[in-house]
Amino acid sequence: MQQFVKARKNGATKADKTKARLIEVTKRLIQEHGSDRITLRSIAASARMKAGSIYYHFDSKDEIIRTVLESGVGGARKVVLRAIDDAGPDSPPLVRLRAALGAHLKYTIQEHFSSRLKAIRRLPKRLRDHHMKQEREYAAIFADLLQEARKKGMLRSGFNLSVVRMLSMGALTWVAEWYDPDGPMTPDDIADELMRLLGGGIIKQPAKS
Amino acid sequence: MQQFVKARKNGATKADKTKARLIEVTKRLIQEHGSDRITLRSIAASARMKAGSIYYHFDSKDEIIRTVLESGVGGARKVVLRAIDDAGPDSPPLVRLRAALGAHLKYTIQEHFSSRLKAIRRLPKRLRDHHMKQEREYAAIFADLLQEARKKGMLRSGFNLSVVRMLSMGALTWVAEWYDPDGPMTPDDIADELMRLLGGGIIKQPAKS
DNA sequence: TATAATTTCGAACAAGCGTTAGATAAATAC
DNA sequence: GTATTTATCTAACGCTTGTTCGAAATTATA
Repeated sequence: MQQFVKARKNGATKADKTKARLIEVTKRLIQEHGSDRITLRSIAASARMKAGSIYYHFDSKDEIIRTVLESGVGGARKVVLRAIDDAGPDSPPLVRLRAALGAHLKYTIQEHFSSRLKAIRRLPKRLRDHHMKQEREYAAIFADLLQEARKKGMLRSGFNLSVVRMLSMGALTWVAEWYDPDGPMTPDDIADELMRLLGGGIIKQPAKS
Repeated sequence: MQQFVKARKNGATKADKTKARLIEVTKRLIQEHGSDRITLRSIAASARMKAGSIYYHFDSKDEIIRTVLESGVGGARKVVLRAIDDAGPDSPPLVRLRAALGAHLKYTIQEHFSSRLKAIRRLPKRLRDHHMKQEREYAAIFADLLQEARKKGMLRSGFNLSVVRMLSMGALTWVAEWYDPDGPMTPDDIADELMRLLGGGIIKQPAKS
């Protein structure tokens, strides 16, 4: 019988699946133990293979790590952009900012992403540059929302917005490091609290209320 | 000729000096490369000795790392407490809080202390517990100032102070990670910006102004 | 089925790690 | 000056790391 659908050209199906599995277990291991401390042998064991076999799918350990970290920043970007979109592109910028910060915090917590973010800064130079560019682009999402808010006259004057952005994102990223999922606060509670801080601080209050 | 002053009892002067030098270079290496990635041989090289000689002064690599991290949290605590004291123990709690946050940020930046703080969380369990206790005690300094401010009626109601504390310290700690000493902002500028955020947010505004 | 391509294994490698121990060197004591 | 304590060096150990490579096993092609 001639054929059902199957990977034709060069993309061998089996290899793709194994590669994806390797990326997944590596991501998990980085979350659990940090990007140092994980070894090719531990990755291989988690993926039920032997260390040498990894080299059929990746050229080096660096390449795996790089791939995983990339998908990390990419994933954060994706959920944040979607949250902004869900809030409605025409909604007030501060509503979108709240959505973005909430998504950022939730992703940061769920994916233990801060560990990976920080791992980046300790990376050997050969791996670092591209990721710092990615991070700057990510930060720009939030910077743009703040600037839009300012342009629309919704912010008190006199604040350095790039400092405000750093403080805000830093606050959330750091919180994620300490977050206790069994505690009383949800990620949304915390994001709300931050927005109330910002709200009382940099956001110009409407005349009444 | 009988003698000038000299270390008498057991504290051999030479060893003390070498030990101090080892701690210093290790601290510098952790700042530059993170607490993983440094080796006994690199410590020894920076201290102009050979790796084996280190064992005359320390029982293990772990003991050096532990000593260095301890002096890190201890140092932060010291400068923060001094800043609070300089502000005057009878000054308003928010003035003392500002002093504490500024000192925290300055120390965090100058000592690349955030790297070390974060390093703690990745430490093997055998080293971690004591340091997390130290960190909690450190955080209590700020928590106490906030609670004192609330008790004196200087805060708007409805905020979860422990979340506020985490957000504030996290903001500063994270900023330190990105801080560019050649940029236009000084640590005090940033601390001021944070206090203005807090000021507009959780701090009850006096009736007029 | 036989043949070819794809994927994994097994075993080894060179290098680097923390650590140890005995031989030196340097500083102090008598 | 000699003896003793203090401090460092040298050289090796056992182990783990990333990586390589040819041989096996698996899967696809015909």
